[in-house]
Amino acid sequence: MTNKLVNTIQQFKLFKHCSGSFHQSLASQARILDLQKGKLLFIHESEAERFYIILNGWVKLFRETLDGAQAIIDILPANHIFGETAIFQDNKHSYSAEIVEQANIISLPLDLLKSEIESNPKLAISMMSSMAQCRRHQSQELENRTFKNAPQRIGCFLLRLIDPDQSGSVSIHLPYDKTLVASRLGMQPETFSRALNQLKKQINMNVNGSTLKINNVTDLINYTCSSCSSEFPCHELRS
Amino acid sequence: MTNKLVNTIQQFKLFKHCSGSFHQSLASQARILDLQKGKLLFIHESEAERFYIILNGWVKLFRETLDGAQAIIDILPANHIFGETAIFQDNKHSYSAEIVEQANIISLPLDLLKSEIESNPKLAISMMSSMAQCRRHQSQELENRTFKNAPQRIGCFLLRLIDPDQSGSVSIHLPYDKTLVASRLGMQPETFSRALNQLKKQINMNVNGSTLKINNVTDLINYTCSSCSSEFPCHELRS
DNA sequence: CGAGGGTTTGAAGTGCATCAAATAGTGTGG
DNA sequence: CCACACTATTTGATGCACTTCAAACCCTCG
Repeated sequence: MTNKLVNTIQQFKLFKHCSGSFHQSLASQARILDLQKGKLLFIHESEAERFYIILNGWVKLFRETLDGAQAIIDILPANHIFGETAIFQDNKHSYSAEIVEQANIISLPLDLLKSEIESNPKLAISMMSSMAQCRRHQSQELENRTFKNAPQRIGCFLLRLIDPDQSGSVSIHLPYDKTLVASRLGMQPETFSRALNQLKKQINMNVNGSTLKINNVTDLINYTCSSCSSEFPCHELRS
Repeated sequence: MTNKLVNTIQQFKLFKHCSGSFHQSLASQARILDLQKGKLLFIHESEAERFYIILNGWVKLFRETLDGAQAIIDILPANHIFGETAIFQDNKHSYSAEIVEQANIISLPLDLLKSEIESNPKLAISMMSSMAQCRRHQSQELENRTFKNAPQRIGCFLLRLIDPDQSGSVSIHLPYDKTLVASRLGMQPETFSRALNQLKKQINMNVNGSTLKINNVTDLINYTCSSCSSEFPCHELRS
């Protein structure tokens, strides 16, 4: 049991350069969580004691504005780590986290991570690389918001769900509610619905509920990525 | 001369926990640049050998999209550091940098910073804190784009130019061209002009060219920050 | 079957972009 | 110091993308 966990933990790029003993002490203090849709993991500004690794499922990170709207920071899939940045923010979470699709999550103590970062430069470097990547991702997101219209943003979202070296015809299943995809992309559900229809017409795509079939990925790329500052596969897999 | 430089360098929060000898070797390899508006410091994807500290003036960080538009990452004032993240991106710059207002800039070798980060955990931690702060800043920027209209985004921009504990009546001079402010805020120059007029009517403000006089900062805060996820002074000073 | 969420569709409104043109402001050479 | 050229900014008119509100539809699940 714990062995399997150590194994899982050491596979993460972030922990690649850490000692076995660190992996073990992480594992020994790990909790495995099985969480249902809707579960709030922690809230913005709360005291942070643990960070999390997603084994599967989807987790929404968000904040709430004074007038009640939700600002979605990101919606993370398996193999992503979150909550760890509280280390640099006074041990306060800078967002809330909610399960949006049933998830298995490992929770680990922050203090262990913190002390290791302070003593292991290689881990520190890994950590910085992952933060740098996150930053690039964020600035791309802002760029998308500035230059892409609704159908293109949806296209970009879909491309991220596709294995980058896939080509030709692909079938995609939306990983969570359309309403949520919409707000992740900064648009209204109605707009999402209409924009998806436009996209369907622009490129050759079939829509069946949450299942989309794209007959030619290249068409999607051409349609979507023309207003980007980087060429297609512009997204890297974090982990 | 070099002493003064060492002094300047050691005052940066980022280098606070570094040894005097590190400050000195930085200073010994420093170049002081006096750059005019329009000067391109480096371009996206180019090989990165140095990073930069702004002593005064303004620097625009941006990328260009395939169809020629500029995506502005940020426009930085004095005391900001940039170009340093290339360390984590294969020594390639992930944006271009251009002077937008006459600037004095210190250029420093990246390899020195890199090796120090690898051997000095305290510097690593400072670096991560600054990256974390940048991330928060970016996600706030995205939030602004999502929830605020044009006049509110201008308001938010203005508030960042004001000393946080100032209240009552304040006079502001726009630090660079209105056209540039507009694209920094993700809007057209025409929209900026009209939105500034709206803002002028909403709160009590006088506009005279690039000089604005806000008669009551509280009014501006109320108008601007109602759709934010954090209370007013939401911006921290980096350095 | 009926309740309730998620999703789609329609109609109308709004904010911003775009295009075109006027105006203000700045720096230049005479 | 003025006239000119050039850029930055403003203003007006129009169009489009997205939002909003309302209602229908669809699907799932008790």
